[in-house]
Amino acid sequence: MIEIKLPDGKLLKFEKPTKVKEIAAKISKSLEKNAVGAIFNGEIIDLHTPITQSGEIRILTAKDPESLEILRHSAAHLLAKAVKNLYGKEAVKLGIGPATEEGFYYDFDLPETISQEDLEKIEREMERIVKEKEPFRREVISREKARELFKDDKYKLELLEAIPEDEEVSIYWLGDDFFDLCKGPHVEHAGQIKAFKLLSTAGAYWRGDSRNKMLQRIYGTAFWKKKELEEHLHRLEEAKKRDHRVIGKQLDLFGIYEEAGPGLVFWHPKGAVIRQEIEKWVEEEHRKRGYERIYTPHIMKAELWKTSGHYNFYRENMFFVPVVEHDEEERLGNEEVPLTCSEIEKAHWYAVKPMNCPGHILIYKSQPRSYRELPIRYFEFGTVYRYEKSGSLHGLLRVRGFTQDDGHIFCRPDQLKEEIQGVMDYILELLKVFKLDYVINVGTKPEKYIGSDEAWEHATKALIDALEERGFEYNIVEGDGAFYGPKIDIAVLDAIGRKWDGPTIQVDFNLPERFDLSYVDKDGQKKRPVMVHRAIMGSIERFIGLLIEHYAGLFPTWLAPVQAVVIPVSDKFLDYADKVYRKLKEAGIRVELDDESAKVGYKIRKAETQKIPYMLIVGAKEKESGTVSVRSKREGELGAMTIQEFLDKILTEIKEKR
RNA sequence: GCUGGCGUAGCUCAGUCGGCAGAGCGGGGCACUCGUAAUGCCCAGGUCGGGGGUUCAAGUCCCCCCGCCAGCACCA
Repeated sequence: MIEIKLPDGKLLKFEKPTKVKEIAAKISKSLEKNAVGAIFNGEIIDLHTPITQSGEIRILTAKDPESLEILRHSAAHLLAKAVKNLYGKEAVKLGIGPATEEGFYYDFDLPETISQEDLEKIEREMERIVKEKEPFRREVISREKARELFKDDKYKLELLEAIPEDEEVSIYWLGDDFFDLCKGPHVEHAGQIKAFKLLSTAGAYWRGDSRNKMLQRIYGTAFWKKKELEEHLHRLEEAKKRDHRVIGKQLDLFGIYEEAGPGLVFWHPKGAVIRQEIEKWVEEEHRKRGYERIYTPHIMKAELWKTSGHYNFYRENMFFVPVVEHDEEERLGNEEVPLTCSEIEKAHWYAVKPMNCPGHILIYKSQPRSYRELPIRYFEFGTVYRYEKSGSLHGLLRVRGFTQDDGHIFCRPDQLKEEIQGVMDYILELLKVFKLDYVINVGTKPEKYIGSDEAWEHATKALIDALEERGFEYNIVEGDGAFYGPKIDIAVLDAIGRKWDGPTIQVDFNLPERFDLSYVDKDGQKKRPVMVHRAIMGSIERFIGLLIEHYAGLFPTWLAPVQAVVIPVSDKFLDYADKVYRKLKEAGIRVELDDESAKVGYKIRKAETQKIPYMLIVGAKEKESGTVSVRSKREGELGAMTIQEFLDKILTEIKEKR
């Protein structure tokens, strides 16, 4: 007897394995018609998968977001079939083709390169199959048969071998001339895939391993309705307008110059204002939370990085600086090369810091520490340089030189949990001020690690407890911890939903050991402190990049590079405009005077596109009454108010970080 | 780093088959003295990413390098 529990608690009983479609039919006629799949015991299945055991079911229709996975997975198969039809069944080898959060993709291995223009051709072939309404059909087969069917398809064979012995092997047919090794789920027939679009091609390593061959990946997306597809594409277009690289240029916030090198950021005056405002605030918040401000050098001896382990583990990402006695004789006729071989041989090396921890450690170590001093919390805006792979660079979000709001807490093991909680609270307070979207990930013990299992357990528990006690949602990412300790990473979302790690809390058992850190405990014994690396924003560059996208360039007034602009309606009122300008300037407002001899409309447009929060229009009326006519970027026209009234308004806004 | 695409004025972009480098915005000047998202006219601005090659002739075709974009890999 199979007992199926429905979402409303009702129980349906079946004598033999039953397909979802039949279960839906039992519930209602309309559900039978609208059902596209189901979630059974937490797993998405399609209409024709027989249910062989008792459990809970929720029938999915096109209205349920989960049903998109079924549609998109089917669209991936449809794509694969179309590519095989067009490029030859023999020539095309299939990789994998799953549904993703935003759509689907399929990986192909074929001799020709698929170009962006080819996508239209493939789409047309897909549409042809859709018109034919070719059916999807599931077939459970034996391993032997599977090996036979896929004997010419090395990728599928590899996938087949990876299926656990106790799991059944299924293939899905699309029509009668295409099948794919697949667990499902799928729609009933291709005719249901009405709204889809192929978006882009890209390379992707087989099984995500850079040692493997790179396959050609085609990305696409699919929706149940054409309108939903159009809306999605429109949203993507809109999101692209929020791209911090685009806005950064429009608002003249920062630049990255070929002459200087990739991934090296130049903050222009307006971007520098934003950065400085944030730094001022963050610095003050650290002080309030018991951190001591420090500064450490940008280059330090290579030997130090050997002690810390970075030289071994991180060398390929580090910039090195040789210090040499120049050999003038050997240099003759060799001006092109900065150093000759023998100079390099004799050089002693410094490294540009890729991290700030060793610097902080040296300060901790500079004198004996008592248990009474702990926790010691050091903080600096530490600018680090990392030689990131060229392909990973991305505007402000992934750079080679960046500044961390970096802090290190040296504490006793019994203080660990409280310290983590303090940092966690701080991070979330900060994210709240900016109203950023984020996800919390906990990285646990990786395969290669140092430190005792007990220490790991203690630290991991401390991290998780800190989250649990505050009731935060989080994901455990098994094995994602650093080799030296577990961590909490907080990923902030960019305009198109990509996740970027920012705030982080990392427990470290390694460095205290390597640098032989100690404190004298109550009992007079030397003990090893625990170290917590933490950053509240992470990298200031990345954080501001994310803020630009988050605000689409319209920064809250406290951060706006220009907070107000005074616009005289004609040159005749320049004198009064200047008076207003001076008054605001005196009050500490970042204000500009638009003294260009142009029409009001033009000046307002200019201020609007520069996303200046307040425009103060002044003419005869205002001069007469000593007022300003206020137009707010956010709230529209606010009418006339006295200069003082406006000052009160904007100063409050700035103070409250709005 | 890998796969594919791209690189023309400060910005956004056009440039056909290899045949005299263009537009709009922005910048400068002049006129207009203006009331809530673009006033008009004039002017300046280019080593067509860099180097090499093919050709009578290269922005355009070929090769190498640099940089950028998408994705993959990486991300202490």
